[in-house]
Amino acid sequence: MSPRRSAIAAKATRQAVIEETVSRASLAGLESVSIGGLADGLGMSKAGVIGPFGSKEALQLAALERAIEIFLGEVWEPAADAAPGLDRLRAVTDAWLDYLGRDVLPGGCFLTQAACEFDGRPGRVKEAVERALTRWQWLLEAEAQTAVSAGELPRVDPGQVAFELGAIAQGVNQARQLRGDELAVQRGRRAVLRALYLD
Amino acid sequence: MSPRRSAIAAKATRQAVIEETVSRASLAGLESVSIGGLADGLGMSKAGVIGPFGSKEALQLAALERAIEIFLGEVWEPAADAAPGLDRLRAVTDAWLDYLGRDVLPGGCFLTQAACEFDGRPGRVKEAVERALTRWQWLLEAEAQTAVSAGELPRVDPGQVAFELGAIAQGVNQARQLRGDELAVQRGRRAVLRALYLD
DNA sequence: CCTACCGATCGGTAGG
DNA sequence: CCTACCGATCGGTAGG
Repeated sequence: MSPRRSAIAAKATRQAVIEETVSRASLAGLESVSIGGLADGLGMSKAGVIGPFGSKEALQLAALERAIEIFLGEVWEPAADAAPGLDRLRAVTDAWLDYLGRDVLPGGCFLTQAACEFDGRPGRVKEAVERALTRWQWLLEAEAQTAVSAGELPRVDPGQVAFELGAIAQGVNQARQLRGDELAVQRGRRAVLRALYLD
Repeated sequence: MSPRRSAIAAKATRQAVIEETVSRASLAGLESVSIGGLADGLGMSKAGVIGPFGSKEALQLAALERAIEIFLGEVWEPAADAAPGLDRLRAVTDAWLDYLGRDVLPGGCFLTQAACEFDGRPGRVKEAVERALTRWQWLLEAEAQTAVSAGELPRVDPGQVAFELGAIAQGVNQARQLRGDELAVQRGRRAVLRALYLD
């Protein structure tokens, strides 16, 4: 008589599987997260883990969606209220470097990891990663365009600014994750100042 | 009575396995290259593939070593004869961006791929990747230091210059491999000019 | 460098 | 969401 409770429980289970997948994937990559490993870690059966998704690819897509949500929550939302243009670009890059420095996920930025892992594999996951990073690039580009139009940046190609900011984030992530480089965020901040013509 | 011929043949086999591994790993990652897959691709048995190495980890280390050799041959050697300092830094970055634009390996830069893949996994492969990239960073840093001392660069932190150049290379590699962005090398060249204070 | 084989694990499903 | 199971593939080895 109460389908509610089980529907809520099912949703909570699904969410727990997704969170565990996102966390593990940031360390070892989405492809290396096995259904059996998740089942062990969550104290569930393999069927219980994969059932709500139907296939590993569907779970990967759900995990990617969640990772994008986390990224936007950490990097975009704190900056969304700033004035469009250079102010917001500074707010976004501040939040971005904070995010990279805090190790929100144990293995660093999920999206960078996923981009690396899937760039050479065809399929729906690769397409979804590509879409997410392309949209993020567009967002940065639009912000840079606004800044140029307002005279807050020199008359540069906004795509160039967006490219440089993305590159800096990758550089920071690699230096931190691979070498445990504690200076990386600091160097990232300096590089951002140059990319935004603020030094 | 002729151990030579078989020793030479054994070496050639070993080399063929390594080349195939490097090529496949640039696309899908070192961990995803399976011994069975290599055996199929090379028309050999699994035992024939893994025998010369003893373990998958040993094969991965050999492939990494070969990838470093390729990278240095493509990026450092063409620049090695330039005058130390800014000239050589320009020669290196020119060769580096050429290398990224030519898709020397089918999946782009092996070292960037390996750094991403292993940064969250402990072990000898991770340590070897870390060592290789740290040494490369040192080399760039030393070159930048020479340029600063010669007054060819402003009095900046040479480590900052090396960081920015590495970040640019990662940005170019991701844009090309994930999005097939044909503008990436061009944007990389512009970013290098800024990183070297040449614009 | 081959055939033949090992135990472990993979993603996924049937049936409850 | 569980148990019990499927065929395929994993890294690796014995023996030649």
